[in-house]
Amino acid sequence: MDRLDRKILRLLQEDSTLAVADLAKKVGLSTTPCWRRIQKMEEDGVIRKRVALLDPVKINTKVTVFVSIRTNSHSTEWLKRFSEVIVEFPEVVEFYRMSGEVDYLLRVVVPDIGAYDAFYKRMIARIEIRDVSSAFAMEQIKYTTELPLDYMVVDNQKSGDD
Amino acid sequence: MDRLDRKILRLLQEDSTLAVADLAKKVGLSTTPCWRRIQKMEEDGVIRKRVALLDPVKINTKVTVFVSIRTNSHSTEWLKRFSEVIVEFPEVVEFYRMSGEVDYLLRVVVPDIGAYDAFYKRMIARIEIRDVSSAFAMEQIKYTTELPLDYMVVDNQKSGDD
DNA sequence: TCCCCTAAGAAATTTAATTCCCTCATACAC
DNA sequence: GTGTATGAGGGAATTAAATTTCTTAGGGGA
Repeated sequence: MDRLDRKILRLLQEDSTLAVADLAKKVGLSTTPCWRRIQKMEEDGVIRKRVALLDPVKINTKVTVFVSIRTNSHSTEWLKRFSEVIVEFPEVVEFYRMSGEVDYLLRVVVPDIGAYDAFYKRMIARIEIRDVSSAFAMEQIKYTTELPLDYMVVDNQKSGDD
Repeated sequence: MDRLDRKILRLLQEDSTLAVADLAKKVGLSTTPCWRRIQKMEEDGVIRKRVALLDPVKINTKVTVFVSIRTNSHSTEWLKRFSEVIVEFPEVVEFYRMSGEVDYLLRVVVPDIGAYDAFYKRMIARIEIRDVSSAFAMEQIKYTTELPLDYMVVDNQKSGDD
């Protein structure tokens, strides 16, 4: 992967509807080699997938809640089941195992506080958890699916900084 | 918006490379009306954009850090500048204003702990913050851009449950 | 020097998106 | 009841884009 690939990724992270020909023009290639680079990055799994992003307000999921979960160092079995249960809630859009105080952190999206309460009840009905604490986001100031490409490892045969 | 639109959104949230003809078959329409529904939802902003999602490991940003920030109830000016500074870091992929103990929460992606430290130094060099605490994610168990469509408001003339 | 390998590009071909035009059903006015 | 406007669906033609094929140029290594 070189700086051209990086340029391509930068553009596709922003807008994947760009025609290959336009993309090629922007990165300074003709369509064929540009197309082949994209194919290769898809095969290699650098490009995982292409998706449509929806407007949370229009879809009625404008409220984000961060849920911090502490457990009593349960069995491996419990942990497995816990993950399985949590993952299948569509409201849980992110789910991390953490170091430090909190054991797990969830990002949950719902229409309003009431819906969050309903979600919370459904969750604790399905699995026993020692300690849960919820923090509400008042405003989403930034949300992007674009990963920084500055750390990417590139061939620097003919270096460049795009 | 009705259940057909919802079905379309469900599919496009998963994979936006689906050909309109295939999509149409799956939702039980022919291509023309299906295409028109997609156009309309793009115009209406329900579909915000289409993007490529990259593999964080291959891009060398596998570490997620949640950064909790407390401020001393600063001036509006300070808050404005704070947001502007934070937003422009490409490592900050999410940024929320919170209720409760913590004032702001960031999700930051970097290659490793060392890179996080470098990011942290760059951040505090650019803006004064009272209290910062960092929590590292050991594992990303779930991450999806798919919003739950169950809360969407739909015309239920001819009801259905897809 | 010659050959091989890799990447680029032009042109042809295939496939998919988009438009055009027609039909049907519902609703509302007269 | 009849006429008509409106909105949604579908088939076929058209346009645009993706994909393939074939050809060319550069850069080592034998």
